[in-house]
Amino acid sequence: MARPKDKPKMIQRPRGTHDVLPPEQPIWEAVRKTIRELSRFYGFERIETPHFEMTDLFTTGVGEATDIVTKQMYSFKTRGGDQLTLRPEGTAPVARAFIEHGMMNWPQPIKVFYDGSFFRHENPQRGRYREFHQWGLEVLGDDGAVADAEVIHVFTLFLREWGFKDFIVEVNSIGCPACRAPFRAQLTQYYRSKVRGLCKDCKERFKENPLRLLDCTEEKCMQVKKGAPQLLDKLCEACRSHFKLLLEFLEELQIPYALNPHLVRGLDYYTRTVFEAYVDEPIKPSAEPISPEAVVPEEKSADEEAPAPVEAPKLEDKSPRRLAVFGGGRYDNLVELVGGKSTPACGGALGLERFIALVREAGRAPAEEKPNVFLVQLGELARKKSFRIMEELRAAGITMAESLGRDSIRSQLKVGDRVGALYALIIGQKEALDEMVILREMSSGIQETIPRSRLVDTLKRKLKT
RNA sequence: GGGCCUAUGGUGUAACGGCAGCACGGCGCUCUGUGGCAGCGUCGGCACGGGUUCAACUCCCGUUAGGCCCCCCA
Repeated sequence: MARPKDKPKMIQRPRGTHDVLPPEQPIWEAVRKTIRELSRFYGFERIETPHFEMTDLFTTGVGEATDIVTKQMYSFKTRGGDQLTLRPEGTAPVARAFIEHGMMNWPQPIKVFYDGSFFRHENPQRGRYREFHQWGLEVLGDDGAVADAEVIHVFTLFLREWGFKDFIVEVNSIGCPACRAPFRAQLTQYYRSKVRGLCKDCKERFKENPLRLLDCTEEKCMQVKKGAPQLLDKLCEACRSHFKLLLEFLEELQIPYALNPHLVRGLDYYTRTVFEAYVDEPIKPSAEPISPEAVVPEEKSADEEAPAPVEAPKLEDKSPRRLAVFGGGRYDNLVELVGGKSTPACGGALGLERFIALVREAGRAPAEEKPNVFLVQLGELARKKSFRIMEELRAAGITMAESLGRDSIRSQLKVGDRVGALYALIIGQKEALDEMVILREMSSGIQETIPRSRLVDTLKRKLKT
């Protein structure tokens, strides 16, 4: 990049990453607090795994042919020759930890949550980053549908906790290997004669991963898809009853869900249950949630808005903006796949950037916290006494701010006003000598001089009201 | 990987083929014992390269960066 010789080149953050600046911290902290409390209440304990793993974990765990593995991983070779990868998702690492630490011998099931960074080399866009954060829940060692239901339940509780009512959880069952093999054959058979009419990606899918054919949204592929056999109809008895039970749980929990027989998801390790949830955004576009029946998009009659030639997208575009806010499923084969004893498991993850964007759009971001007190000091003696007073306030749980570096009372009060302090605590030379302090209510300007010994009590009383 | 859009002080913006102005912000002063208001001063900018032109921040091309969309997903 060419730059004037005299200016050093500006170094920007890498594409697809973002800084969380101080003003944004309150919402992140509040969200993480909910995550922690909700997870723990429902019996999920925190687990932390490394930000990078052996590359093989993901290629065999997530799947050789998946988008994540084929084009989105940050992989590198270390000086020692290890092939490592920045974790693109959290489930395989958890499975690895489960095996490595013999957690199959702990009381089952193992319920863990995590909350951290993940990395995928994609083209960034709204709600999509190369380094992003997820809150994940995993249940290992439980094959019951109730586990699937609980995971979904906790995520939806989280949405509700933050005031979101209009969301929909799309669910599907993609069966187990036992019922999938025959289905795959049927599907391949059905598609064999129609491959030529499919989109480029689907031609690839036909060879690599036929199930994903059902995922395509290309117009021409949708047409072909209409007549395709449905896995849902071909499930084995065990898978069928598992799915039925899950739906019953969802009903019971009053979770708004929709059966989406085309939901497949891009990761190989899923078995049986898969789900993805969407939140309706405040500015509601014309997008409709996919219902079980709606396979073909309605054609708009041409005369409806014919004239105006391409009015160009408006500021607030009308694009569907369908971004999953959380998703997941059951992965009964993953643990075995990455070298452990066969262990049924399920889990999911919620995208924090996406969620926080929703919170912001809905205007529910918590405000920055205002300090109770702003300490103003005049003169060296008062300045020296300030630290001790600050400690007294801290011990009493009274929040405060200061600007010790400033000298004039007016500039300090100005800052105090700026940060929104309720009270100013003023200590000048005179007060410092007399062991007194001035307490000034910022909103009214009313102030009183009180003995320093009574400061904390007085403040406590005032702050209560 | 493909497509569309954008680029002016730290932030948000304005204008014009010839002077880059405003608001917020930072610092200071008016005012070394009283904030919110005000006034003054000060800091600070046309992303980069090339072309057209007497003259380019402005028009054109390219580069770079960013945003958005498709794909896919959190």
